[in-house]
Amino acid sequence: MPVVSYAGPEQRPIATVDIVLVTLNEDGLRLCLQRREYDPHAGELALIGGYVRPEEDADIEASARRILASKARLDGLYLEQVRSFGGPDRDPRGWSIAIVYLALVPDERLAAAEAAGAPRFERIDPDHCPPLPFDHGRLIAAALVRLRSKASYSTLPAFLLGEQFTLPELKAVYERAMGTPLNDSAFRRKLMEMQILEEIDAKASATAERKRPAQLYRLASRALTEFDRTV
Amino acid sequence: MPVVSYAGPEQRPIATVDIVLVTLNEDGLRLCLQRREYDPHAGELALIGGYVRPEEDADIEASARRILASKARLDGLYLEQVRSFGGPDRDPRGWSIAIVYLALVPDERLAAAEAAGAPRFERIDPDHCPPLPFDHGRLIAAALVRLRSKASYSTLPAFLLGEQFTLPELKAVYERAMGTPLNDSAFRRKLMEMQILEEIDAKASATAERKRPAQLYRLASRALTEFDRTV
DNA sequence: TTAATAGTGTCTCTCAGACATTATCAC
DNA sequence: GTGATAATGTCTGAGAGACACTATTAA
Repeated sequence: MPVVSYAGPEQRPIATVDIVLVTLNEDGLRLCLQRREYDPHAGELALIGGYVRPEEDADIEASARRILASKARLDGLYLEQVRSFGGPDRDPRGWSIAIVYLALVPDERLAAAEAAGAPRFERIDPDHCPPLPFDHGRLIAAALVRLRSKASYSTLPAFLLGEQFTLPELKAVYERAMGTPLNDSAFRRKLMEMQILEEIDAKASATAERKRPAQLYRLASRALTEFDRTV
Repeated sequence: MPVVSYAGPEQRPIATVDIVLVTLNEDGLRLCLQRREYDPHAGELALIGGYVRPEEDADIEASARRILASKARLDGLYLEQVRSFGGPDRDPRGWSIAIVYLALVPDERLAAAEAAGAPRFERIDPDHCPPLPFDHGRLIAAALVRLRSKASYSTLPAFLLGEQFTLPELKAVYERAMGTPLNDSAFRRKLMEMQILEEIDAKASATAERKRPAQLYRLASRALTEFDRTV
């Protein structure tokens, strides 16, 4: 059998990974955007991203983790591939493919990375995001659709919190991620029945804002868990 | 601002689109695989696929539709991107990215294309699929997970049928796609309440097998519709 | 004790599954 | 009519939402 001539290197599209990094602060969900260091669009606010590097990346997720490490000094985050976009006009450098990842980072971890010298991010309200370079707007839209829908049937929102959290905190994150209020007793009932949480032998401290201290929990599994029903 | 040196063409990964083409015949869901014409793995059964061609494709879905047209003489199918896989070892030609698409084709359309001279497909039971070249096994697994889960909350299974179908036929497709039996009256109730179907002024003909003829329906929208609940 | 949040118990209403019943065809 | 499939009607049980009620802390 003949080996057919195939697309040589000069005919290959550019391949990049772009990361929709999301955090949660007291105001709600926030996109983490950086000003671009280099052209095209140097100085403009955009997603962090970079080239897939065949010489060093073991797979696409490795590219994403390398980019998170180099541009945000973050590792071990929740990370999920969303989808890929391609076309001749989305990048002035030529026909390109962007593989989009959704990454979730607890507020404190992001602040700690910045305090330790990582490049700074601007936290942008996804509902009031200015126009972005390239087609980053639609990349973000795709990632947020994934976030919102998967929030309702998985432990995904918990990855916006630190390792320990209270039930009222967890409920608030679910509401923020899903964009809809939840019933309190039903939320407790379902999470307890699903045995997703482990009780920690400690309670959150009471403050002026927090009267009765709440029980602390952690995820029973450190990996994402999907439910057969909705929270 | 400087333009940073970027990954030149010689450092770009290979980019291909691979299509998990699924049909439904009297035996159930079937993968449509072809024997490869060229090396690597010439003569072996595999997914249809091809290179992303920057010089002619407007986006990645266009690559997928071009491949479906050229390798199966099929157009207008239900087509959905699943995800992308990448790595140094999945293709002997080098570090490559495969963008996986799920495509659904009604049995009669596929048979008609083959009768009209299109390359022939083998229909493979996904539950008894032999080992495949490259990493096509995991590409198929990812596509089938998508098919099975999306079946329960969308009109996706209907794209395995022709334009007109009866409710018992539709229920059977949902059961095949989801892999679980459904309650008959609940299925009718929900589909009717969701107003997804349009009644056609005709009934299926009765046969030795089909006693009372069933009402014919078509999808109210030719596009995929997602539900807020499960069928 | 009061105020504020955390957590529990219970009622009701909705909806899905089960299944009996009716309808419509070929023979 | 008989037999088979199509379609409808009704009962029941599980679970979600609503909300009243109890618990625990700071001040």
